[in-house]
Amino acid sequence: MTDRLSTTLSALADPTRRGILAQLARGEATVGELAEPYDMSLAAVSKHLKVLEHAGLITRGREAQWRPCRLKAAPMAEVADWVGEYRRFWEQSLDRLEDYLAELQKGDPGGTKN
Amino acid sequence: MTDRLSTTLSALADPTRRGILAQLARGEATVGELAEPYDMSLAAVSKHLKVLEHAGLITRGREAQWRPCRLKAAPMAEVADWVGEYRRFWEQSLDRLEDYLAELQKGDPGGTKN
DNA sequence: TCGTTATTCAACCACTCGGTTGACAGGCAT
DNA sequence: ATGCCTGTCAACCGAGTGGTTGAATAACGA
Repeated sequence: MTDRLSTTLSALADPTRRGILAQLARGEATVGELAEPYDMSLAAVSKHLKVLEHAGLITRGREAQWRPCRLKAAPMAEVADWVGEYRRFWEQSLDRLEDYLAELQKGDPGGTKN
Repeated sequence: MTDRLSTTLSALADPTRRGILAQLARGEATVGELAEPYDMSLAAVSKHLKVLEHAGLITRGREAQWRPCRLKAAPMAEVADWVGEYRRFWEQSLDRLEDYLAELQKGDPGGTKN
């Protein structure tokens, strides 16, 4: 699992870490501030931060005894690119769903006229 | 880790599984066909397919002794939506990078004139 | 210098993951 | 019926994950 996209995706595949990113999207924060919403030890949050840092999703500075974290969304661009390759597949199925619903609205029972 | 977005992301956070999805994007395939590019047992691929199915990323039919798989990209839409929320963050940093490079090109050493 | 605050480190635990192997089951074809 | 494909299941293994606790580090405040 050494490729970067896998590292990014697995870093994102955890609700706590996504919560941390959401919090950082509202601005820089210290470890303690980031940990506050969660019912887990500071050490656990520190580990999550290490995962995010390793994935390049955050950077950590040092200000006195605090280690403020900042969001670095760059790796997400790769995720967006990758998933974008599949857009036509899900849009196509949504289209089919919409068509189906439209047929229902028009009162065409079953929509099997072809 | 019961939420759907986490399930989807962790299913995608494996290069073998992403490879399988890429193959399915080119059309329906059987387990054997999907396994062929990989240097691992059929059982291992079967497990990967179970993960993908559980994440709703594929469906499996049954035709005689074959179990053909089809891509179902719908869950990826949620990923695209989520990551899209952060677009401005990475675009902003790319902009800053571009600005910085532009400054370098213009021969403004350091770009610290403000 | 001593205590407090903020954070990390190290060891440990239960659990999950990605892989293996061997046995098994469903559906052809002879 | 027998055997051959195709695929899954079950048990196992080593490595990784997400959490805990307690000790260690670092910087400030008195």
